Amino acid sequence: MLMPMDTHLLRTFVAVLEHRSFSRAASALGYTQSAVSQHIAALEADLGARLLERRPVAPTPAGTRLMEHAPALLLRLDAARADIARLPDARPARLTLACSPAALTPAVAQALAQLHTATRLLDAEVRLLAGESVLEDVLTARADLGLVDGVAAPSDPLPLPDLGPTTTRTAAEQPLAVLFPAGHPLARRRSVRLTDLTQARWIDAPDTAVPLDRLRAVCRTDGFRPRVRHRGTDLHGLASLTAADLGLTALPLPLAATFPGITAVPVEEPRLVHRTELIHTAHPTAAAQQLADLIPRHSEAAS
Amino acid sequence: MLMPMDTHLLRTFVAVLEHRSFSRAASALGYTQSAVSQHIAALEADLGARLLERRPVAPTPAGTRLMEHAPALLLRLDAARADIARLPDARPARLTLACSPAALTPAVAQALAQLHTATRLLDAEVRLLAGESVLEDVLTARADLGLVDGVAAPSDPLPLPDLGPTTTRTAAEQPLAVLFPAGHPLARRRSVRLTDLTQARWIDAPDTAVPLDRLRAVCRTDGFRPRVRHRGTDLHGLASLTAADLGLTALPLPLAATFPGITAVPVEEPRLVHRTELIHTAHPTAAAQQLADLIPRHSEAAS
DNA sequence: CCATGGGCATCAGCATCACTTATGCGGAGT
DNA sequence: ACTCCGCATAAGTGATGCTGATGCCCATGG
Repeated sequence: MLMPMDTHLLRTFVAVLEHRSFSRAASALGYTQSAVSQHIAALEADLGARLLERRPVAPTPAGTRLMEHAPALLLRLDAARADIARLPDARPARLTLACSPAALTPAVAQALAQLHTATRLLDAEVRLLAGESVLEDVLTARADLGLVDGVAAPSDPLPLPDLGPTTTRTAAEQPLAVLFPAGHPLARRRSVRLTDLTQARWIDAPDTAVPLDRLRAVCRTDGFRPRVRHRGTDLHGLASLTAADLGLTALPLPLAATFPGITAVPVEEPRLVHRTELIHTAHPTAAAQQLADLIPRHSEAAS
Repeated sequence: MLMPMDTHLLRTFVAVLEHRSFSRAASALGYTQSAVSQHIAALEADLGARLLERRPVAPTPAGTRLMEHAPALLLRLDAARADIARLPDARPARLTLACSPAALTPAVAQALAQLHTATRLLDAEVRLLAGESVLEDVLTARADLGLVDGVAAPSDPLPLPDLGPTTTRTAAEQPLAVLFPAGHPLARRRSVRLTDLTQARWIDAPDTAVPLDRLRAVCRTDGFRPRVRHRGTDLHGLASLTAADLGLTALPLPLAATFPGITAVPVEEPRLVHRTELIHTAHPTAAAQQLADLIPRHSEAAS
């Protein structure tokens, strides 16, 4: 059986690694275990390299390489299909907005309200997701518009993978702040250096704008070793962990200042900003374009 | 016949649009015309939309959308295959460097010479290609290392599509200059504004760093209408066209100054630089890494 | 040490499907 | 109106991707 590197094969390859099992992947995909085994064998024959170790199932180096491509390929396939499916733009006024947690600012909410009154928008939905899922939703048309936030140097863009024809635009830029529990010794300072806090106790919140590995990347350090992990998009919960002295967190300043039991101190060094970017596909729906136009543009002058 | 959106179908779809003909695409792919017709029919059935107008063959809106994804998908598939194929890194010391025209600076040549003497490199090859082809060669392992050049704002990266796990790094940043024929009235000026030249006669050289649509993009104008088109990577030829007063060209200043019959005048406004970026995959060959290390890093301080 | 069981590989059989060849059909040019 | 060119369609066939059954390997437990 010799088939070329095909979509199905990649899909089962990814599924096998997700489930760490041929048989579980098979039932998840609606195949028999035999079929999955043959898929992997075909891929390995085609690429001329062993991709998986079995028992236990784990990627070989070649398999690891393939995993750097396969999910992106499958996502882009879905994006292509979605791009075409949403072409007949005659759908009723319906709008889905995907947001990462700290991206849903008052300005965005106001824009949505304006649009709602202005166009009698039938049905609007806001989905709060982790950052990568936002891009995924926009690409696959599960959302018409996306807002992702993250930290970056003042003039750098957010590091978003480019998996299709999308347009991004900065929607907001805010100072980054470290959250301290109210009585913390550093909480009285006017500003802090992140690099002074690499050895402190931090909370890793990989579904928010500031996962610790991002901080490590922008600070070029190995520090910020996590003590607690927070999953999900609930920032109030995250702040309450910090208030309980479980570890530090970083969030945009205006937002950070709203949490009870928290003192937010701006980050002075390195020069970082919390940036929110608006994402839509190259061909947004009419409603998406309207909402995008209502969301205020970040003014360069204010930076 | 109902098959999902598969690699083959996308490949023939792209081929049909390239050849603007079902039958020519068929023979190019080694299929019969009938097979191609069935492929397109299957794709259209799967996506639920007509993709091509026939007689003459042209993309529908949906087909245009698909063309925004399909070539990138196919390239990334090849990139994945290449990434795995080059894993057994025990290949002999052999190095292929893909360069866009103005990226092959003296510093690069020197680095290559150093590597050659230092490691008795058996076989080195330098390929001069248009910018997009460089990325393509690096992704598909036709080249171990790539150098692309282009114009951008001083702190912006070059707009390279991200089609796989690659690493880029700025290798050089040079002022941008406009080339005038020796006796040209503006040739005596110390600097020029690009925006004053939108109505001038230009040469469009889409295979070099400064295609006119890029200039239009960075200047946010509709000007720079081409009078002559230059294809290929031969910059001396391009400069000679300008020397013959066929139209203006923009190139990095140090390079531009070397052409006979040409006066190069730096661009003052908008603030632009000619930047050269070094590209390799996330897992470069040993030789590629060595050469990359030998190519001087652009010093931020000098900007 | 052997017995047991879970899990991937392999084999044979079969229904499906993607190709080819041959023919149909519609529009543009003479 | 005839003809040619080029895409669509039909029928047939060899290839192939699936299933179910079985084999084999390794880990675990007695």
